[in-house]
Amino acid sequence: MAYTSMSVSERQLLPPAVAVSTVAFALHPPAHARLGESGVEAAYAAAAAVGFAGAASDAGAAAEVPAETSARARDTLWLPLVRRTRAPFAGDWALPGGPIPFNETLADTAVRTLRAAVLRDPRYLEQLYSFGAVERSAQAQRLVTIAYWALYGEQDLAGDALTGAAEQNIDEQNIDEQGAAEQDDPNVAWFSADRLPPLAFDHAEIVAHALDRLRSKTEYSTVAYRFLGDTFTLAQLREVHEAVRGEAVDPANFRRQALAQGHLVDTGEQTSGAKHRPARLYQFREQTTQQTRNLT
Amino acid sequence: MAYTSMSVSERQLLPPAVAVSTVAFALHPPAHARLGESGVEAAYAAAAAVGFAGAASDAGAAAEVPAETSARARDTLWLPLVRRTRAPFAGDWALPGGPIPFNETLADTAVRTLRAAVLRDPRYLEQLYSFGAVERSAQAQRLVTIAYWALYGEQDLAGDALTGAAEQNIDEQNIDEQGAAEQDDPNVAWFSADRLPPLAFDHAEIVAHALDRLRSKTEYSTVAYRFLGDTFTLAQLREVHEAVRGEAVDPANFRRQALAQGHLVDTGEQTSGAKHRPARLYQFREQTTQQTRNLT
DNA sequence: GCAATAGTGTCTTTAAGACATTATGCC
DNA sequence: GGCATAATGTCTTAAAGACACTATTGC
Repeated sequence: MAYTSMSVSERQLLPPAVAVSTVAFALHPPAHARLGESGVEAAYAAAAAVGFAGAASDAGAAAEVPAETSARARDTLWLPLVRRTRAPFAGDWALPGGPIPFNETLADTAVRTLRAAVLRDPRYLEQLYSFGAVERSAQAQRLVTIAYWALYGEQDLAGDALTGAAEQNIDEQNIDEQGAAEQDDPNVAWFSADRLPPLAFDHAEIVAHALDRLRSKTEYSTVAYRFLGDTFTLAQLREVHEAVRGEAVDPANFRRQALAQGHLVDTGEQTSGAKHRPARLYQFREQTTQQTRNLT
Repeated sequence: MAYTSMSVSERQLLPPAVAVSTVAFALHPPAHARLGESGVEAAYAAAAAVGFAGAASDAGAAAEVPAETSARARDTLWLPLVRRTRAPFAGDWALPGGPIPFNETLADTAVRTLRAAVLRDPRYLEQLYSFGAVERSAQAQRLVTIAYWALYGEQDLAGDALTGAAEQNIDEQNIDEQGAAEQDDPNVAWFSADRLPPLAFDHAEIVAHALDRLRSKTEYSTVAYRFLGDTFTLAQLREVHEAVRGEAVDPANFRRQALAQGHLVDTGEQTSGAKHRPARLYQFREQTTQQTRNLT
């Protein structure tokens, strides 16, 4: 900011700078989004470490995501990263974020910086943890980072990107141009959570922390529904849980447990066109007796 | 700090100040500690709200705690508060804490400020949440508070208080003097978690948050053992859970579940002197397969 | 009919909760 | 012996997991 003329010792006497960083998850990257590459060998190693078999099918590819997302891309989580242009860690990928202005809440800063990187508003936002180690950014002013994690739903990423602050309704003809503009920023890309590049600061630790939180929160809360649209099949909901948990889930038992929660409403409609028995479409209904937990 | 000559608008342009506040729980206050009073009527109301029957037996009393803690004092949690001497909220009770120096980690600051108030080191410390609302302290420089929660065990509070930084071994003759000195600070007192006075800032919210975290964490982690000494009976361990959960627990079922965790080692020794069958003394043993959770 | 997935039913195992029963030290 | 609590045993119920089986569409 304005402390460029200060010496290191002068900066150390200042109060620490406070910044927000956000780990934003989605089932798959938005259409026309730039996909990050992290190297094939690193990809295979990471996939093996997480326990995915053959998950590195398109590792290293920088191509566009097909409009109709394949089933293969479903069983992993994606998150947006921003390439740093300044020291420290210049050139490395980092979580979206930035310093908090004096008149913005922490959550507001998280949403604003996320919107600037992803051009879309997240569907869910929750504070994760605060990191304030003394040696976080050596030689510079001390930095305290408050980490958030966020979640994008299918409907958030399927459509057009935001241009202005309040721009939301763009007609079909402009989508390709928006997509092109979105893709033109080389410093923002989406990565599979299984194949992340080396991250700046301790952002790798933050991502791991966010993944833990997402996994445990999926077990007892209703966050998983936010990955999906208004209506969905039980198979889609199960695929979300499989992507988050990283393992296959028995369809029969999952159905029984999902329906027992009481959050699902049968819309009476069905899917069609698939080459098998059609599936019922459900809606998510918030339950009246909502209990929250507080664990870590 | 050094910004006393600045105007309000000048302070708003500064990076926010970062402070740490800690909620420290104990089964009962230390010997010779000053006990806070919060008014009898408020005490009865609070006890009823939490669901304790007849828990307000010594509400409003400012007497010393008896050396042999009564069973009655066991079924509630206690926490230390510090009275503010400066604006804002001058005269109100607040959580121990303070700003973070440039060369101290967040956890170090929490421990140091806690030691300054309680004169003892906590047995457990965990980050809770960060509060950074814009209007937290109006008219002043913006304040971001990183809340921690801590836990004192019986052996931490039973003995003598610390005087210097590394002072730990004080012989018996000095205990009374230490206790008197400890009691002489009128701006530090211990309160029952059920009968708290009005707190400064949003510290009441932070305490509620910490209680939630403590309750859920006792369900699946091993924090509860830290309230107790090296050896303890299953009845003592059950009383900890009852104090945290605020309700009675079936002794038979609790025994079965506690032993099934595999954390308890039978020392072969027994209690004696009570007017009933003696109880076995157990030790806590850290398990090799230690799993952590990450929920909120 | 066949392939593929949607959806249902059943069995086993585990764990929690309620509660009866026995054990033991102190008076 | 009587009291109070420690410690054990038993029964019921709920829920998870494994897995067989039926249903329905497109080809």
